[in-house]
Amino acid sequence: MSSKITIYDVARKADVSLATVSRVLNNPGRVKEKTRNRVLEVIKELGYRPNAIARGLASRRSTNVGLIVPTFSRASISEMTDGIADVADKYNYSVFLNVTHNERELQTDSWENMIASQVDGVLLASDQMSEEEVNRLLNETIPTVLLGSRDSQHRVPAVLIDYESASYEVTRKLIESGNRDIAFLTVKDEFEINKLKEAGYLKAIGESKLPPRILTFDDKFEVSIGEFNDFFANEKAPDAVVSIRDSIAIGFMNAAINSGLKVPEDLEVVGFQNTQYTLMSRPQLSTVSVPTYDIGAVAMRLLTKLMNNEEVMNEEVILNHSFIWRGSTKK
Amino acid sequence: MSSKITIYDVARKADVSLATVSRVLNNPGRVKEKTRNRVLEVIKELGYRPNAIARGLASRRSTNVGLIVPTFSRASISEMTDGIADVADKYNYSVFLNVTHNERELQTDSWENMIASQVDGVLLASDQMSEEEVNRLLNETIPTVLLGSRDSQHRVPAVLIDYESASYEVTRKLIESGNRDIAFLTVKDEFEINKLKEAGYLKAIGESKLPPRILTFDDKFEVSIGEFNDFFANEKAPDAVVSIRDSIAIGFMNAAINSGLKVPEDLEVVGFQNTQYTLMSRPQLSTVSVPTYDIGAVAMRLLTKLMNNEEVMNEEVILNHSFIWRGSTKK
DNA sequence: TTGAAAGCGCTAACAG
DNA sequence: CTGTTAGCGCTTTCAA
Repeated sequence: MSSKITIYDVARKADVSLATVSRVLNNPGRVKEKTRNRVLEVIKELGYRPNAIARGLASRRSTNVGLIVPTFSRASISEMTDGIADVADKYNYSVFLNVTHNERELQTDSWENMIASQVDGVLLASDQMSEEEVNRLLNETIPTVLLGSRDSQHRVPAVLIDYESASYEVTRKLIESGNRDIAFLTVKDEFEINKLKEAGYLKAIGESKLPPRILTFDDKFEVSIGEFNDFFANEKAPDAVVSIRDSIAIGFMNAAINSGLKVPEDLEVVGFQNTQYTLMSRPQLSTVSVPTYDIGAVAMRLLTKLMNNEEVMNEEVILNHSFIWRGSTKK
Repeated sequence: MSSKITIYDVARKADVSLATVSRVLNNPGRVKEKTRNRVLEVIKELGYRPNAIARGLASRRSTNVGLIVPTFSRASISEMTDGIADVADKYNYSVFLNVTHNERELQTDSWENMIASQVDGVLLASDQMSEEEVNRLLNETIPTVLLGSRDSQHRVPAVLIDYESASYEVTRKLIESGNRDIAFLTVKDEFEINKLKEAGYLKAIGESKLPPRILTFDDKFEVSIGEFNDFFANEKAPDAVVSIRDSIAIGFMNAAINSGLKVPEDLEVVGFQNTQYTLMSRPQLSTVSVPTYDIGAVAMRLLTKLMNNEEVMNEEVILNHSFIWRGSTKK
């Protein structure tokens, strides 16, 4: 009911023009204090709330940003979203959601929808982007920041960690503690990020002249659990494993323990991301800690700068990762 | 660049009035096929995308809905969001995000922001709502649906499960399988939903004249883990436990096993929600399955009806729950 | 410091 | 079936 009040009502009651009301809202400094206070009072009295849509149309700025993600049912995406939402709030932006389920077509649709919604900027979390998509993105004038990934040419602003180094370093640590048969756990889908992690693993393994051992499982956790059991029933267990995801690491570890192995004595396990999952396994999971919340927060902050045409030092922000050692490794 | 094209450009090039273009977009049936096709072609040719903001202002419908949640770092909220996003997409609504961190003030702010954004409806996931907030909600003309909770008076449309019955039933099953010392695991925050679960537990326990045993832990999982260990160091373990959340169930179970108990032989454990966590514990967790995705999807669908003033049979939708028995119980 | 007036890009009567 | 004409509620020159 109360939302029928417009800027006209305020202007009339405060006995000023609507331009003045608009000014106290947007450029309070340009209005005499006395007038300003009177207007402010009327606004409060009437419970006036400026219509963001009308404002958007007139100013050609929606103060909305779009968030495109493959799904929310992934801990990393959710945590990012909290970071995004907090910073967006601070800078008075609203966030528009779009879930693509990793389908190309939907990702394109989402994009079109965002543009049509007149968002001022876009945050994009994509597991895989084609050249074509990157180009489309580059051709729009609307600023975009990639969350936790980047395009191969580094042409799109992005916030992420150095996955390759992280994977390299953690593999090296496992080598240094004496492991020789170190496996890398990954999934069928060839997402760029996972390829980077794999590259880091291979680099460390190669430098030490150890035999690489890449184990590929199904993307769907329920399915891969079965595969883990098969693995331990039929193959020789490695000394240690690095996994692209915490969940896979835990599933693998559980299968190992159920098959009679001891963790970390017989098998050391390291995950990636430091999700809540790591605290639920027994033993708790050692992992590469990715600052997920910060990725979202920093990306949103970067986007605000881009939207305001502020000078940006570096369009690709690499955040620090770290390692968390828990019960699944010896250390 | 391509977004500068307006409905005027299309009209001119297709040699029709802008009203006709608007019609092919909104009421294609009212335009002669030949004209329609010509317009459609021009639209495609020019890459015209209607400006959602202008449309919103003119039609007084934004086709946006607001989603207010305490946080995304909770598996249940995330899954709901996927359900919401999918249905919203199907009905051509966009979703606006707002994270409140369960702070009263922010919840109010969020609400104001949503109204100012001219959303056509709101989905609200709140762990706790005061009478005052419910009243404010009721006083706005904008339709609202509660996600997975309800107000005590049942005055606000809501989609949820019958938490009390679910808890009652699962407690009964534990009683029927011979357990006598059955504890209920909960947290300090007195959220309505948890109170309902507790009520169900107490009812079952009371009916069987068993002694109730309510164990309260810290809300923050990292903290409660320590408390679990203290518990098993100092107190007599129960025969079975029902937990308000999967995570707490798992933390408790891990502490029990680490203290030398066998699950499920010495201690049966049941969680609530059926999150991904349940598959990561060893043994896997038996739980009350809550159709989280569906709660989101159904709520969004209900909201579309409310926004269109369609007749709604029942404004409070109770979805079915079920029980999933895994390794943490005997069965 | 304030007001008048011209739109922003579109929808929705109302005519024709 | 199509065009004309008012706005939707606000921002933003331009004058005063």
